[in-house]
Amino acid sequence: MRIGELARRTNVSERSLRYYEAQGLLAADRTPGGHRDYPERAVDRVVLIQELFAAGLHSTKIAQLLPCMRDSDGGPSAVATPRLVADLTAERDRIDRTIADLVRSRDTLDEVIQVAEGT
Amino acid sequence: MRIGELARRTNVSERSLRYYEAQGLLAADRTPGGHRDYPERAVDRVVLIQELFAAGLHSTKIAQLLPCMRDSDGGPSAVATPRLVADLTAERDRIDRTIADLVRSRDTLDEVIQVAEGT
DNA sequence: GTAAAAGCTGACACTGATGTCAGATTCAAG
DNA sequence: CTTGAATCTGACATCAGTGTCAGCTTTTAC
Repeated sequence: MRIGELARRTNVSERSLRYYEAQGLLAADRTPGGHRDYPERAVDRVVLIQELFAAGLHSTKIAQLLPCMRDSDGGPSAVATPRLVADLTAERDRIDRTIADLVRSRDTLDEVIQVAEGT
Repeated sequence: MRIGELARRTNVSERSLRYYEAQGLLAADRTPGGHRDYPERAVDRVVLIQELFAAGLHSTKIAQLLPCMRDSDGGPSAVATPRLVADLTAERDRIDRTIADLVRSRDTLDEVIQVAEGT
């Protein structure tokens, strides 16, 4: 599929999709004229990339991570190095802390909201 | 207390503390010479500000929110407007979604880590 | 064959909290 | 008084993903 359709289906801008390619996160075939041609799997991949971005991972880390994932059409094409595993574990722990922080913040907000509503 | 001590105690840079003041998040008395002089309460306030920043709130929203909070030394000095309550509710819901996203991301990472460790 | 729609590359702007540096002033202690 | 540490203001830089625009080329539909 073309970049426009992929953008529509994933709700991600064409700009971002090209950026993902530049960062090595998303590969695409090319038509003879040079237009990007994405496989169906690209949809899931873009969603996954967005998810990891939302989790605070940087593109470099995602680029290392993606080849180690079970892909929708087969096993991982690379094995995570111990170094990468350590990095990912650190990220996982960071995410855990972030979640805990967010829960507290949400409770703080709830308190303010309840006080205001009780007025 | 002076800005240096506040920075040390909150683990927030002096730069950021001055920024908070410029954004109307953190007030400080001044010595005759112009140096900032913070009350003890400032410590808690800075921690709270950091927490709200971590939750993704922007300084403008925090500036609106803070006066409506039960302060350590008394009741709120302002009442949340319906508009603000709506905003905060939206933020709270956004945080909820963020938490859900993070949980999924963490699980994704865990999966990769486990696959790698099982090698 | 032609025109409109879609895609391409490359460059620059933006956000928003924070880092950093320079030069001047104030504070605290001897 | 003097000196060194702390603080002041103001300006510019950074990050990293994304927005946006220009100018050109390809694709698609008629």
